[in-house]
Order: sequence, then structure tokens, then C-alpha cells
Amino acid sequence: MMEQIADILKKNQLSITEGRKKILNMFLNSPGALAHADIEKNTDASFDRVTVYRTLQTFVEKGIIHNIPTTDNSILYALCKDNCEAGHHHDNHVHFICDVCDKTICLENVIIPEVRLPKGFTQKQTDVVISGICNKCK
Amino acid sequence: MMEQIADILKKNQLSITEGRKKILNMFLNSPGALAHADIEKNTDASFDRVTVYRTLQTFVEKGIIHNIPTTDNSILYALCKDNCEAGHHHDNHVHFICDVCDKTICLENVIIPEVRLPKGFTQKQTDVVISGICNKCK
DNA sequence: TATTTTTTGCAACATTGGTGCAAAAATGTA
DNA sequence: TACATTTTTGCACCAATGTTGCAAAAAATA
Ligand SMILES: [Mn+2]
Ligand SMILES: [Mn+2]
Ligand SMILES: [Zn+2]
Ligand SMILES: [Zn+2]
Repeated sequence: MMEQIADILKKNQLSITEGRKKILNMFLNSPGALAHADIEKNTDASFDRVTVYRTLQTFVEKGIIHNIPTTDNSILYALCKDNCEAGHHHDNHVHFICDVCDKTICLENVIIPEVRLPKGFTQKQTDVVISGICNKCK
Repeated sequence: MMEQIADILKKNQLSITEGRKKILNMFLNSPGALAHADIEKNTDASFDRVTVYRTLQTFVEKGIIHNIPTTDNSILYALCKDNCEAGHHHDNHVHFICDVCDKTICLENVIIPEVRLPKGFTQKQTDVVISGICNKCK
């Protein structure tokens, strides 16, 4: 596991540091998406807030994690399981937010449907976020 | 126009105040979604920030406006054109964010496609946000 | 008009996120 | 390993965003 983490960092030309290892490890072990606050909570304040912010930014830029839209003014991050690269994400799966446990999970197998837009619109990225009750809560 | 505004407020059992009239008017005249900041900018600081926050909250609760998910930690609001009621929104249209002009618009005519979820998941609401280039920018 | 109810503005606070810069850690080389 | 170079981190400080309690003001009701 710790090997896999170092590999991911190396592959993305990132220095291997305690903070990055710990945060990447959290993502690898989390079934759902994580917010900045979740990460800070689980690191026992061993890292500065700023470091967490910068690590998340870096990971998004490198295509290690992607973010998920929400209506409640929070940013959620989840591991990219597709072959995302630096500066170019290829995540095309549906995201699910459970109203009960409040977890957000990537439904890797549920592919975003095609949507036909009116004339004149060019489509770059489509995000689908579905809320309801997850398979663990019911 | 000013009649229509008063009617909407009355129908929702809201007191008719300057602030509410002005903000509702902004939504009725805006082609796209509005953020809190847009509203503050356009009201010449004639209202307190807190009043704007509270007005937006109230409008969402009453089903006059709905909010739109974003990945950048901002909350966007747009008029409900379907028959949304207090505590129960029925908006089922696609939202489009233009990468050029940065405007977000409701594509009232583009209906959210059906998405089949894995066993065990119950679907309540589906949000589709598409980004790209809008019909005015290209 | 007078009374009651609702809304507003203010002050104060909390949370979230960003920047510059020096110290510390990681990397590359000998 | 030791040293030089590059990268990352922590700190202090700042800015934007959003919330709450409460008294004053405005709106609705009688
Ligand atoms: Mn995802
Ligand atoms: Mn809309
Ligand atoms: Zn759940
Ligand atoms: Zn545009």
C-alpha cells in the first residue's frame, strides 16, 4: 500500500512527503468523496491547513483527484479512477449524494448519458449529481 | 411588472418589502443565474449583506428560486420556472455554464435524461451541469 | 390610527480559502 | 555519506463568504 502511494506520487513527478502520503492514503481508503474538512479532521492537525489546501490543489492539477459539484458551497474531492492526466480529466461517471449518511460516492459504472443541447452550444464537460438514499442506508 | 412581483410575493405569503421586490426583479430580468455577489453589486449597497443572504434563503425555501451546483465553491441561484412549491422543487432542466462569458443559464427545454442506478440506490433528485461555450459566445 | 408581526441593519463572530516569505525537508550529485 | 539545489511546509496575515442575536424600523392586521 505504502509502495503504491509512493509510485503514484513519483509517476506524477511529485516529491514524496509525509503530508502527501497521508492525504493520498486517505483517498485510497475512503469509499466516498472527501472535503477539506474531512481531511483536516483525520490528520490530527499534524499538518497546517495551508498544506492541505495546497496538496489538494496539486492533486487536482496532476489528475490524481477530481472535484464534485455541490449546491451547498462545499468542494468535494474523489480519486480519479479513470486515466486522468495532468490538466486533463476524463472522469465521466455519475456522482451520488446520500441524503441520510450525507456521503458522496463515485458511481464508476454509471456512465453519464448523452444530452442534446440547442443549436449554438458547445459541450465540453457534463456533470451529473444524483441525490437520494444510498445502498448502505436502505 | 411591479404588479407581477408583488403577486409572486403575496402568493408565497411574504411581506412586500423594497429589498425583496428589487431582488426578485433582478431575477425576472436576468437571462442567467445570479450569485450573491452579483446581487450585491447591482443593488448599490442599498441593502445590508445580511438582508440579501436572508432574502435568497427565503426565496429558495418558498420555491421562487432554486440553486445550481458548481465545482468552484459558489452558490448560484435562478428563477424556478416550473411550478415549484415551498419545500418542494420540481426543476428538471439542464444547467449550462459558459467557459467564456462565465454565465450560467437554465436550459428549460433540455430535460434531464433518465439514469439507471445500481440496485439499492433510491433516486430523489438529479442535477445535470454542462460546461462549454454558449450560443452567444460562439 | 393603534397594535401586532415581520423584516431589516448592525455588530460581532466563524469558516473557508489564499499569499509571501523564511525555515525545513526532499531530491540530485559527488 | 555529505553537500548543493530544488521543492515543500509552516507561520503570520489577509480577504471573502456566510451566520447569529438583538434592537430599530417597516409592513401587515385590526
Ligand atoms: Mn467521481
Ligand atoms: Mn435552473
Ligand atoms: Zn447513505
Ligand atoms: Zn458565454
